[in-house]
Amino acid sequence: MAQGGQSQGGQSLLFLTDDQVRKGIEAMFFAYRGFTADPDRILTTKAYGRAHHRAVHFIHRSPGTTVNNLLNILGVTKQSLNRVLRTLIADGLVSSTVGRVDKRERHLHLTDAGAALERELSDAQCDRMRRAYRTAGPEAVAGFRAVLEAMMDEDMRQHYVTTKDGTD
Amino acid sequence: MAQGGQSQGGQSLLFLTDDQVRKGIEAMFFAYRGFTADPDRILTTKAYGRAHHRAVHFIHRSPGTTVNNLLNILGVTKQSLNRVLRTLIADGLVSSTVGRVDKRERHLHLTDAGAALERELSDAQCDRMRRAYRTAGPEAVAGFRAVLEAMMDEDMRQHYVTTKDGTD
DNA sequence: TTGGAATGTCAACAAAGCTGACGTATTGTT
DNA sequence: AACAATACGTCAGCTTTGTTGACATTCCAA
Repeated sequence: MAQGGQSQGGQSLLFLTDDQVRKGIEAMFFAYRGFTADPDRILTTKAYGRAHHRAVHFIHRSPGTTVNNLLNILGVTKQSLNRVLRTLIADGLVSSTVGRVDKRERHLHLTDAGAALERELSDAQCDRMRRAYRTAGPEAVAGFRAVLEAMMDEDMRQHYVTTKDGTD
Repeated sequence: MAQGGQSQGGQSLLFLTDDQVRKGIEAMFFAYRGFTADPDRILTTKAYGRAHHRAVHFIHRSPGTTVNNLLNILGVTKQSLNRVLRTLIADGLVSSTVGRVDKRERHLHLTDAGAALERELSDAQCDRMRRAYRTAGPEAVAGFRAVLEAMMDEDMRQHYVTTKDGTD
């Protein structure tokens, strides 16, 4: 993705005023609000929160993931995650199965109901993302992804890149 | 910015698989964590939180702004904002002065100490943003901003565009 | 068999959001 | 002048989601 990003006479834009960079900061702030707005609306009708969304999302992405793995990705304490996971399991959206090779581990999967919720949430979020992509245009999308990726902490970039499909 | 975004043969990238869009969603999630990480670290050493950062940021951006205006920008209740503002005023980082034309309004300004904190926080955040910009390249920056802007809610885009300098 | 890793749970707490109610000063309208 | 609306502050109580710290259980591995 945008392998040649560094090459084209960077000096012009590499010198950015503080105000321009600050504008980028506000863009992140306002955009993130929009980014979470649609799922949040859905979640409140079901007495769930953003934390539940995150758990459901990453269990969907990596079926069979362990609690510890999820902990590292989400960057919260096990107590905090456990509270969320407990309600999701109790409500039959997530299944927790003891590991076969290592029986201390619990492997997490979405049930059919959980997958349905995941789809509902990600549909809403993907819709907005797609609209933004369409408005901004294909070139912008590559740039968007490149900047976001460069903004992550190193260890998170690892989780981000390591996905099941090597699509990009 | 990127006025011609729609024009260049969009079909190729406008058709994005769900997995590609989901990747963008995760990019937002991980990047936002990085985005707030540095200020958060500083804030905890001073017994403040992200909410204080936001208030300080927007008071810096719009000196003399009223409480109501800040309320609309931040999208929280006045009780929530007031709690934050109270501590900032008590700690001498923000000044609140009765309006001259409308005495019901309070105009908010950063004190010298408040401006110092703002600079410390925004320096850290701008550093990361600049590094990301440099890594991704100038073309990417325009795309980044275009997508973020398109992702905002309409009313927030208004606040975003309306800044003192019309730099872009 | 003993130490450490993975998991879970209890308790207590903090940050930051929310609702609802109420008070006060000021302003605008009738 | 009376009244309604606005801007702000505050009290009380609740929720979500994060945090520590302590402790038990289970199980792998040295």
